[in-house]
Amino acid sequence: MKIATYNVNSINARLPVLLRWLSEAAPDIVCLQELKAPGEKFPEEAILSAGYQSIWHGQKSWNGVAILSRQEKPQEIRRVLPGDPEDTHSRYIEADAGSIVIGSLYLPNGNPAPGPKFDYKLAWLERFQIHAKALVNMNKPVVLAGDYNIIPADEDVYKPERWVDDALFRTEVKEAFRQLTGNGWTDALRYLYPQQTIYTFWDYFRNAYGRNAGLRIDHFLLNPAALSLLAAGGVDRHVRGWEKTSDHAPVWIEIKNG
DNA sequence: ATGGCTCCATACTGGAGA
Repeated sequence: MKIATYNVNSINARLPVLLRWLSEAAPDIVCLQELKAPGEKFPEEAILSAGYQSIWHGQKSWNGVAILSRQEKPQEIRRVLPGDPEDTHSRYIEADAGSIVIGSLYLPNGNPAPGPKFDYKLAWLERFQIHAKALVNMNKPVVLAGDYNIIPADEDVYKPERWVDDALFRTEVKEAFRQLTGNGWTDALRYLYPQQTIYTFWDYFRNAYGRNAGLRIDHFLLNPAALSLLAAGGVDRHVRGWEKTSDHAPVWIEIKNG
């Protein structure tokens, strides 16, 4: 079973690229982020015609997350991250998808830091850690996939010295990610490729993709049951080179049938 | 330090992204 995550940076602006990539990569389950569309503008029919049933949580202009499946329709478990009834951003959706539990997340960017946006990011991370703790020991494989807006380590950014004060690379944020991976979650791509340079995002500015000035910020966290089934993973980086593409590339893992 | 690019809103400009 192939599971992918892709920050599309607008589901409607990206629809041709998304459909092209779906037919090429043929993932079984897909987590999408940054739909940038209200619920009623989600292109459900076009995605159905491509063979995928979807659940989504949209929002006008910003954020928005979805889960697609080629098999049966994902069974929604929740569409908000627990812990703050005041939080209006659409940044989390979770479902039962066949044999696994899958969460699609879009963590706040947090810039500029320090400031209220960074405070919101840290608060969101704290809620996420609490929720992740509730999921980690399930007997079922659990996969938490998405745009974490966290650069976990120096090797995950082209010039770490330029990012030290950025909300994606601040100590508090790296520490939160380190705590997650110390509490039973595994960063699947880093686990598969301990030494390699892996990027999932390249800025639209300054020919960042051409210069390979990238970041690794889209991640798969696996609980022990999911890790025991992990077979492969990678980044479809060539998609970042297509016309009218997102600034993120799709990332995927392959899970054995457990 | 800035700006470079792309997206959205209801707009010919500004906010957000990372």
